[in-house]
Amino acid sequence: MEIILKNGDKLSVDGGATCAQAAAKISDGLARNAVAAKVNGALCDLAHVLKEGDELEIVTLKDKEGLDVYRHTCAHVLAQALKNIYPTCSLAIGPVIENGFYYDIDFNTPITMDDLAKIETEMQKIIKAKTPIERFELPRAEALKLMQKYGEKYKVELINDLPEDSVISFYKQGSFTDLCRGPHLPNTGKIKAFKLVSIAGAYWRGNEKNKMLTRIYGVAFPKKEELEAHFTMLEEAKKRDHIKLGKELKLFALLNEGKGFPFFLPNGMTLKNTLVDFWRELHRKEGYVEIQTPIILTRTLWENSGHWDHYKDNMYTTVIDEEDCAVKPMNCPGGMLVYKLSPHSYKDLPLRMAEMGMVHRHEKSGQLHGLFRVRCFTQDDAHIFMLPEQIKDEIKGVIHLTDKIYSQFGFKYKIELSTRPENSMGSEEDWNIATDALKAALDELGRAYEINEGDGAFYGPKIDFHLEDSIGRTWQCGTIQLDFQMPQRFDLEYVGEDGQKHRPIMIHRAIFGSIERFIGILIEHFAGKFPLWLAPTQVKILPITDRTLGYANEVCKQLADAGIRCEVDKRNEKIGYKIREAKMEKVPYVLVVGDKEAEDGTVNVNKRGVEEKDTVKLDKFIKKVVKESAEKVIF
RNA sequence: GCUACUGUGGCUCAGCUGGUAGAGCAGCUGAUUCGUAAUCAGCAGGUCGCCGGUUCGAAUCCGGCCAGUAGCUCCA
Repeated sequence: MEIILKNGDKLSVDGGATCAQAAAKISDGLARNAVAAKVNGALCDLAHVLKEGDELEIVTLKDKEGLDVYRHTCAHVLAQALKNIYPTCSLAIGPVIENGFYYDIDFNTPITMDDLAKIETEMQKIIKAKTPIERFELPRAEALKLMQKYGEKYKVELINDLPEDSVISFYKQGSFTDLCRGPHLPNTGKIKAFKLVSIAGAYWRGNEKNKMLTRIYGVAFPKKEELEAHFTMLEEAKKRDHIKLGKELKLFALLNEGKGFPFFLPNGMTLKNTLVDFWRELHRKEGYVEIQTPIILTRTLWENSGHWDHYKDNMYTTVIDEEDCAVKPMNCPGGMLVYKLSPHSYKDLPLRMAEMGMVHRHEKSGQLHGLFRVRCFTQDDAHIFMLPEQIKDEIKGVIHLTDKIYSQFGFKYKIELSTRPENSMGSEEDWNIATDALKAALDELGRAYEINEGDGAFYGPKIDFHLEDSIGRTWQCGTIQLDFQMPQRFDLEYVGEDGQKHRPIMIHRAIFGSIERFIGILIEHFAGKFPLWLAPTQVKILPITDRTLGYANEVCKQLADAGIRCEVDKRNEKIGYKIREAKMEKVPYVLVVGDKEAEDGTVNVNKRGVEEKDTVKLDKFIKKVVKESAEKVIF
């Protein structure tokens, strides 16, 4: 019989041939590297029997799907090993995740990190045995019986959730059988490089009301070298950890006295202020006005905005002169009040109103993490009030501004568009106009974006920006959200050309998202080596002996007068020692000044990351560093 | 919040199976005035996260609390 290959070629194979046999006919190499197959577009095992006219594509470890199959088999090997060691444990689910896999298990005895080595050894045994993995199918009723017989209560629950008439597939390797959709590797011997990395608690089906199971995480790669590279990357990420660097570089502090409320130290404050200055300058140029609304506002306002009913658990409340008040968790209600302060004409729109607003939210204690998740943070918020026909251009404007800001740090980013969810407010027509405007803005700018169907906020569609940092991790930062709710709740209006009152369209938008979080991301992105314009100390001056301290102070004064953040290391220490410290502080420019420099009016320039040293005239250096700082050079 | 782990001077860490704290760095003092990643010496600094229990005796064992870290979305 004949089958069709991916490239359109026809291949003749024996009747009843499997995908593996077909692969062998194509080439020995392909047969060796095959892990699964795609028949008529559907992923299946290599043992799958082909039919006349089937379209066949062999999947290898180079394919994302192939890698998933590989990792999924790892999860099964883990499960088998666990069953061998702990016969009474119950298996829940064991899916593939980025870089690896996990399995959720209900143990009768607690297990610890120390047990992982033992489990790995057992897994190695299973892999060495090259046990064939076989698929079989059962009708639902029999599948239930089988799992009940094995005492797998979670599997039973999973099968019960499947439709009555479904045929359930299982995979069997040696004495171990697991409920699974598949596909899997043909045998366990194909696994080459894996490691169990951690243990964590995880709720059955992700619901905190359910029992907490033990989750064992593993990573797996086709080659040992890739596994090692993965751990090298983790090491690198660990070195960049913003909590560690934040302490070393004296940027911020997290104290018991303020759980989730970061303290900004002088260096971190310089960083924060520099970011805010940069932000403010760009926003002014883009036609934004800036406001500041109070931190504490009355209960009536929060009732009006809906937060008192829907967000109260996350709000800090207080009583002032016997009146209930709340600390703002969001800036919008304050912004609405400002809009309402005076009547607006259609001629005033769009009105772009920005606010660097500090908000407080009571995040659950376990959610807190360094600057990434705090209970008090500054949003670079802005509310834009506009006419319906202005939506598209305003969105384009925000994206344009976002580009300017992100590119300053060398970030690439991805865009996601989220559309109307099920329980949402606003008319079908409003949603369509808004969603279409968002799409049109992205399309006109030629931006690629992913659509998250039904993932918008209940009050409007949104665009999210996901940054990619220097070691490939992504972070959600910026967001543009249309809001049909706030203008209605606050009864916002403007007078149109027709003399009638109309409701403006409003968007919330943020680019940094949270300044605190963004700073955390920047620390890790740059590994603490901030570009010149951001560096808390831009230039450090090191006199070789006390004789040149006077000259060092003069150099510092001139740089400071030129607007450069600089300092002199006045201590009576050897130059090598001072150099070492300045380098550890990751200062972009270190100037060494001794008798020679003092006499010639020069400085010896040591640039961060550059081996060669350069002696130049002081005025020349000042000009250069001022220019470079103003250019906000990336990296 | 839940599960696991962690919590010793400003920082990094040692302290084995309970006998009542130790180092390096930083700091201070003195000497040294030195040319590109740690000069030498001395001094000072901790009721071992907090509270309670067991014990003749607890940093060490037990319980509670507080704080930190990892994970808790990815459906067989």
